[in-house]
This record gives sequence, structure tokens and C-alpha cells, in this order.
Amino acid sequence: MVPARGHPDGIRRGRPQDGCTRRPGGPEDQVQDDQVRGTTVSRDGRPDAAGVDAEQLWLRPAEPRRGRRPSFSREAITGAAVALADAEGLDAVTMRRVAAQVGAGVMSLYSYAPDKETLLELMVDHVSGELVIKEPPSGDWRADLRAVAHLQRAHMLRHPWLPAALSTRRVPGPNTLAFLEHALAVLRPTGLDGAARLEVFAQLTAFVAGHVGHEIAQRAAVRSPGRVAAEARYLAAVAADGHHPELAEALAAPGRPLTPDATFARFLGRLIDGVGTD
Amino acid sequence: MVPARGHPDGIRRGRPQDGCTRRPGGPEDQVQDDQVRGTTVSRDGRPDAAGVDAEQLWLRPAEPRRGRRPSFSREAITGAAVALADAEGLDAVTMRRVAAQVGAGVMSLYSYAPDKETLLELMVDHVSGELVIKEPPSGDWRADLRAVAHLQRAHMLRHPWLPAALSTRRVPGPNTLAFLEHALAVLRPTGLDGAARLEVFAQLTAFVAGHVGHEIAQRAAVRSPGRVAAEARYLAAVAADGHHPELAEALAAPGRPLTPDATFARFLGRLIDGVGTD
DNA sequence: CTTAATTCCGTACGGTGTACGAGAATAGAG
DNA sequence: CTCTATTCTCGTACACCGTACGGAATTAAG
Repeated sequence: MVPARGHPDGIRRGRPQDGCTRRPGGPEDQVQDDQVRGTTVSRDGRPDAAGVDAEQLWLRPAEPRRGRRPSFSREAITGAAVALADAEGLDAVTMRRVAAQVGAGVMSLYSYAPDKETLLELMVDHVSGELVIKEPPSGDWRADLRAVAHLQRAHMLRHPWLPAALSTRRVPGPNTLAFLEHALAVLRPTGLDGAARLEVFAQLTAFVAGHVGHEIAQRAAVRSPGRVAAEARYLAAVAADGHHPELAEALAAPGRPLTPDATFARFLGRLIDGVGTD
Repeated sequence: MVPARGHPDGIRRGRPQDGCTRRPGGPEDQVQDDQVRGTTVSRDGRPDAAGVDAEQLWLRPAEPRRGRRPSFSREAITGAAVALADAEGLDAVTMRRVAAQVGAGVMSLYSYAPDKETLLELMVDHVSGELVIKEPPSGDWRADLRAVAHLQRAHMLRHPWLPAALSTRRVPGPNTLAFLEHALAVLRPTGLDGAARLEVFAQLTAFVAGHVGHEIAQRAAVRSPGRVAAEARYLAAVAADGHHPELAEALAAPGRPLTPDATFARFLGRLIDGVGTD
């Protein structure tokens, strides 16, 4: 498995001495202290360091068989958070509301996830469990890859908060890894090596997330017709000022509908065609 | 120009009756009341309505020649916000910190932008002024488009908060529109119609933003070697469990460096190749 | 002058994530 | 059994957020 020295867990075990017994001056007090709070790269680019410790998150041992028995579970908490996000958006996922949903005190959540960032990570992998693969790759990797992308798109449309949640770096959980495994297998016939296949999958996921994110924003915008009309009037005014001939022409186009599905398929096709030409 | 009835401005003109003189029952009291606060689609997908009124934001008249003379300016405030974001990330851009930077009271900012969302919009267009175009499109649209994308990438690397700020729907300001104008001109030789060219540009921008976002996260992660090592150990453990042969192979790859520049160029090439094959 | 418009901004409110630490529950050691 | 170590539970508190409110200052128009 993995080394797993001491109690690898970022949660909150014990109180007086936190977790692994260590005294100031003992051996192995090296640079990799790791006790420093990892300042998360919340969503902007600047603050250094990465968000979540993968080992301590996903390779959590089930050993601790002493002390009070847990009243809740990661599963329940994560599920409640996902339900909230599905129903009211990512902003509705606050520690207080999640706690209320599961009937816990707010601070009890911190026994199951060290911070909200981690809870988001858990949510992402939780819903990734829905990405079930029915059958192994056929030989037609283009068709298979298209299917993978469409599966991802449907998944993200079902959980509209996913694109935003994926926009920060995430460490793949077990469900995500299972899907990744399938995608890598799909890409095998391309002849690309492993690293390149990983790259392609990451790029494809980013592409789908970006596309669906815009798709959702567009869909949401339609529901406030006033703003849309104002934007249209603004763009029309700009196009009429004489300094933006290209925009004017683009806006004056005949106006075929440009359905989201067709647009997605078109750009997906472009990307996949590009993968072939290496 | 544009109709511009009354005082189209979302800021905070006047106090007793807010802005445009209107009585309850006068003519044109239709559905487009627009007085409803447009619930913003902050960054998750669910809450309806769109964020900012384009007309009231960018077509602002400079008319109001009564009342106290402004002590600050949109330009100064936006510039301070950009400086903060460049130096400390998007999270550092709080109304309080921006106000302190320009030497204003916090609430004074709301005379220049109706809310923080709008300030972000202003920031995005502000930095887009750096996207200067040196020369008109050559005839080689592929090379020109590649240049556009590389310009955007450099721009986003210079302002690492841009990908995150662009992840929500934005309405293009004057600087953004100037750059868009160039991009549309570049795409003219493709033979695509105006709407399709718009589509291609939007997709290209989304692609670059997504790529640079990951690039920045990666770069930031390197600065906390402990987490990176933990993630590597985690992935190695998963690869060793026997259930992820594809991942195992990908991780065992010879390990050419995969520099960000090369990866970007490679995927950009794929996307552009795809544009040609319509 | 008065009056209306506009900016400036201190105060306050409801919200956030989470540090702290007291108390309750459980398991093993004596 | 008691004692102690460990773990979970969660009320309280704090710093910070965006921004509504409304009074005071400033300026122009009538």
C-alpha cells in the first residue's frame, strides 16, 4: 500500500499533542515539517501552495477504534453538500447549511473534512461515481472519446456547479480515477504514450468544463430578459459606431440558431480531429 | 449612439426617488421593470439571471454636472484593484482593501461601481487594454490565430487572476471589443460566417483561460513540495493496487519533461487544425 | 437665498470559514 | 471496577466579507 507512518490524517485527532507524538528537537525535524497550514490557491492564481493533501484525504485508514463513535459519516455529509449544490448552487454550500442538513453542529463537520476546500473535493468525487462505464472501449477511439466527452457533458449539466468546482486544481479520488482509467484505455489505440494520453484527457475535461460552464451561464442569462436585451442594445450600439465593422457583420449574420448541442459537437469534433494529427 | 432614456446608470444617483423620474402608473410601466435586483450567477450555475447591466456599465454618460465633484475615478479604483490582484491574488481584492489603496472610504467605491461584480468586470477590461495589436492580419489565418492565442496566454500569465475572473460570463468592454475586432478580422480568411467566427474566438479564449488556469495551479503547487510529494505517493499507491493498469503505465512513462510551453503549443495546434476542417 | 443632485463615508447588519476548548462517549490498562 | 487516553460533538467567538442605510458635505440650478 503506502508507508503510512503514524496517523496520517488531516482531521483533528487528539488535542494536547496533535497527532503523531513529536517533541521539538527530536529527529526528522526537517524541512518537510508540513505542519504549516498549506495556504490554498483558492481560485485566483497567486497565493502559493496547493490545496489538499491527497494522501491524507484518500488513503485514510479506518483503524481508529478508540474514543467516541462517530455520529455521522463522510458519505452523509458529502451527500448533503451535493444535494444542496444541486438544488441551490455552489454558494448555498456553507458549513452551516450542510451541518443543518445532516443534523449536526457546524463544527462537527471538521471531524470529517479538515476544511471546506476538502469538502468540495469530496463532493466532486462523490458525483463522479455516477460516471458509470457500460462497456469496454470498442476499437474506434474517436467514437469512444466522443462518448466520454458527451458523458462528461451530461454529468456536468446534471450538476451545474461542477465546472466551477473543477476550475481549481483537484486531486483525483477513487471515482474520478475509475473514469480516468477508462478514458486512458479508450486512448490506447491512438498510439500516444501514457503521459500524452493523460494530457489529452485533462485537456478534454477542461474543454468540456469550460464549454458547459458557458452553456449554463447562457441558459441562466435567458431567465432575466431585461439584462439580455440591455446587452443586445449595447452591442448594437457598439456595432453602429463605425469602429467595429467585424462585430457589426457578425451581429448582422443571418442568425441560424446555434443550439448548444450542435456547438458542443462541432468543437468536440475539432478537438478530436486535432488529437489525431500528431 | 443609443436611446439612453433618462439617466441610465446603475450607480446611486440621487436618494429620495432613485434616478429616472417615474411615477407608479405612468406609461411604459411594462414587464421590463428592471428595478428588480438581478440575482447574479456568482460562479456556480444555479441561481438564475445574469450579473451586470452592459448598457448601464459601458454606455455611461458623462453628463451629470451637478452635485459634489468626484474625488476619485473609475480608472484609479480599477487600477488599484488590478494592482492588488496582481500582487496578492483575487482574494485580496476586497472593497475595504481597494478603498484603502486609493485612500477612500469603503462605501465611496459604490459611487463608481454598483457592486463588486461590476468592479471585477472593470478590472478585466482594464487589463485588456494591454492587448495591443501591432499589425493587421497577414493572410495566414492559422499563424495569426496562433499569435492571438499566445498573446492571450502571455497576458493571462501576467495577470494570473484572469482565468478565474473570466470563468463567469462577462460582457465585453471597449478594450475587449477592440481585441475581439482584431480576432474576427484574423478569422476572415477561414470563410466562416460572422457567428461562427465569434464562436471560434469565444472557444479559443475559453481554451486559453482553461489551460493557463491549470498552468498556474501547477506552477503554484510546485512551491509546496510536501503536497506534491504526497500526491505522487498517493498516485503511486493507486497505480500499485492492480486495479489501475492504465494509470500505472502512464505514470511509468519515460518522463519527458512536458514543458508548459510545448504542451500549450501542441493543444493549440490541435484546436486550430480542427477549425480548418469544417 | 432655496432646492435638488451628487459624492463621501461611518455605522451597522447578516453572512462567512474556522480556532478554541469544554464536555461527552468509548476503549484499553490497571 | 477505576483511571486514562483518545475520539467525536458542538457552543462560543473572532476576524472578515459585501453592502444597505442615511447624515453631512459639496456643487449647480432655479
